[in-house]
Amino acid sequence: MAFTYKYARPALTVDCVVFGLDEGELKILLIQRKLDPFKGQWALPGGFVEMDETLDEAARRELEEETGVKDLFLEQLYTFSGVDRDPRERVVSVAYYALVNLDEHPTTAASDAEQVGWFSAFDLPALAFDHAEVYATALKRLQGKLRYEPLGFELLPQKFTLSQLQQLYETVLNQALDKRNFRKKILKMDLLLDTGEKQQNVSHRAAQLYQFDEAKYQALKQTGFIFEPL
Amino acid sequence: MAFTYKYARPALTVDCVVFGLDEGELKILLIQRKLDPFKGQWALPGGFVEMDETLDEAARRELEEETGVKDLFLEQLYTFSGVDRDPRERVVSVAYYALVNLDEHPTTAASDAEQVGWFSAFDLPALAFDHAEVYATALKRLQGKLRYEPLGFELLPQKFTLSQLQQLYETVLNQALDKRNFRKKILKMDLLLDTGEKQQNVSHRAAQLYQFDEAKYQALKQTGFIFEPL
DNA sequence: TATGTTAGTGTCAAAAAAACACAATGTCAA
DNA sequence: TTGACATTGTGTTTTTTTGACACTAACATA
Repeated sequence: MAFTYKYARPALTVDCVVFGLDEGELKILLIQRKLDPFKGQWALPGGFVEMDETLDEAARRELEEETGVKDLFLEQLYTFSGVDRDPRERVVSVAYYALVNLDEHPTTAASDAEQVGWFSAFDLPALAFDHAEVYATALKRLQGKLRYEPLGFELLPQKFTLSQLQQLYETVLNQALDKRNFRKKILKMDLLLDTGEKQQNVSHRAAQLYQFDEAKYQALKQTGFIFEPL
Repeated sequence: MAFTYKYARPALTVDCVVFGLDEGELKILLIQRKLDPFKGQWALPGGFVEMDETLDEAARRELEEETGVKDLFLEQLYTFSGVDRDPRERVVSVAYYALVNLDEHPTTAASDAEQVGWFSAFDLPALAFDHAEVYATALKRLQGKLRYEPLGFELLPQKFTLSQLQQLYETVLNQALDKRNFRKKILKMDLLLDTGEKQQNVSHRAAQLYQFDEAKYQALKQTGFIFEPL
């Protein structure tokens, strides 16, 4: 079976830049290609868009198929269309970026046995296709949005300490922040719920655990509120 | 001649939301469809992507073909992929938004004689396809970006008065601004060149004309400077 | 019980934002 | 020519926000 069209069409794919936080280090998820072109090289997970699914759906499907990761924050990033970005034929790719809490989203060996791995976001191997450019765009977007949208919580476990949150901002934005000022600003927004619980099994004073108050944020957002922790 | 592929492919199009400013009023450029579906209805200019052009190139080409407008500020907006957004077949559309100075970018009757018209951005006719959604996304993006990127100048003539600039911000953001504070902040950034010229043919005190110092802005931007007039 | 490690807290100075009103300039018409 | 009209252009004060800065509290462990 084949499909015939009057005019030529580019192939359409999705690619995903999946960010995770591991012991305070920013990582991204890559798969090792087992087919040419770029066989053996690391690449962003992704694949072809089916006729009966939206791009969002395609991105989620491919991500689960190739890496086992699901139920994550996912947002469209940009559509890449360089005419030679794929050596085989014209392929236009819609890139997504995703944020996951690494502990709660285990990667599984992909169905078709490609290798999957987390790599330090600031020390990546050479990537296939134009994926280095896609990744650079995603990192800039993440850094930009972190400043005025509460994206950071997607990378943390549901309950987290203020130090973890601060370290996340410091890592992603690559700049040191003053502890007292950071806590003051974050708490003043009144969007963190004190769970009453404390860290367990740490060999020092245990910190208070907080949760992000998503419902309250959504309500405030309607009124024009902007989340700006820095 | 026809093109055959092993797997089905969506058609790929670009659509453009072109903003212009006319006597202080925000307008957008629409074309009247002369073919089904949605024959006779107003729609965003756009069309199919060719195999040898990037999406940016396709957007510029379609825009010039359909409306005669060229040499404008153009940026990718979002890719729309609802499975039923086109009643004929599966079409994925990459939307762009553009900003033009209305005086310096005349629209011409399109090559294939569709009607072209400027419509008040806050009072549009019913649009074909999912173009109302595309437009809403573009407007939100414009309002967002206006706050931290010097987009406004793309809508004004090269030489403009501070009042025109302020009115532009007020119109697009739909909020009143204090004249003294606005001028203070804008001028403090030191990115406007005083041309030494004044308005002509106005029946009241003539205002000073300024130009945006693009080169200086680009230089500052490298150093992390952010243009934030409000 | 002493040591190590991280949590948690307040003040002051500087900078930025917001509120606010009137004189200066030029056109036009009586 | 002068008065009315329309719009430009300008400073000060108050409030809010930001940024700099250092020590004690709590808990685990040896």
